[in-house]
Amino acid sequence: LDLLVRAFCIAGKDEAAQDIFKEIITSGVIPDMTTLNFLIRYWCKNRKINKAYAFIEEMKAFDCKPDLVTYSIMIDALCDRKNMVGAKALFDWMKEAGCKPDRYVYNTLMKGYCKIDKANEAKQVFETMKEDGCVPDVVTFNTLIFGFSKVGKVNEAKKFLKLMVEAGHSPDVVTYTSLMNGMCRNDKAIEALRLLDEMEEHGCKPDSWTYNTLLFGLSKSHHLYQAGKLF
RNA sequence: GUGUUGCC
Repeated sequence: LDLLVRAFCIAGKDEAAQDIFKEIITSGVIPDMTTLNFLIRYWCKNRKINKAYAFIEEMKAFDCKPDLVTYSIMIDALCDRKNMVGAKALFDWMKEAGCKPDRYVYNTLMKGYCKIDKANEAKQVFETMKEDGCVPDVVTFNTLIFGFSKVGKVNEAKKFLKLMVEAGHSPDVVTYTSLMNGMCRNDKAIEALRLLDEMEEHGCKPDSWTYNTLLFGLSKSHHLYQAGKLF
C-alpha cells in the first residue's frame, strides 16, 4: 500500500492514492502513518491544504489520528502561506491533543516567523524550545541566523553564530550564505565578500546559492566590478 | 526514502 500511494502521488494521481488509502482503512486495516503523512505532505506542497485538512478529519473516524509529523507538515504549510496565527493555533492544538513538540516543529515555527520578518518571535520560540528540553541543532541556528540577517540585524545573527559554535556545531554553507544575504541587503556587500574568503579558509565550499546571493547583492549595490571578479 | 534551514 505504501508504495502504491507513493507511486500514485508521484504520478500526480493523488485522487487514486486517496481512494486506495480509504479502501484499505475501510476494510479494517490501520495503515502506517508514514503513508498518510506522505499523502498529506503531497497535498500541502501542491496548494491543496484544505484537502489535507478534510482528509485528516475523515480519517479520525477510523481511529487514524494525526501524529506529530502530520501536525508538523500542516504547520509548515501554514508557515509557507505566512499564516502564523493559524500555525501557532495549530501548534497549541497539537499540544492539547497530547503531541509533544520536537525540534523539527520548533524549527518549522521559527522559520515561519523569520520569513515574515519576526525574528524576535522566532527567538522566543527558541527560548521555549530549550525550556522544553529540545536541543537546538544546525537547522535551529541557521534559521535564526537567516531571520536576523534578513531584517538587517547582522550583529544579532552573529551572536547566534557564536552560540552555535559554542554548542559544538560548525557553520555550514547555509549559515554563511544567510549571513551574506543579510550583509548584502544592508549595504555591507564588501563585508559579505570578506565572509566568502573566511568560509573558504574554514574549508566550507560555496555553492550556487552562495554565488547567486553575492552576485545579486553586489550588482544591486553597484559593485559590479567586484561581482565580475567572482567569475 | 513520512516532517524543519539559505539567493532570484
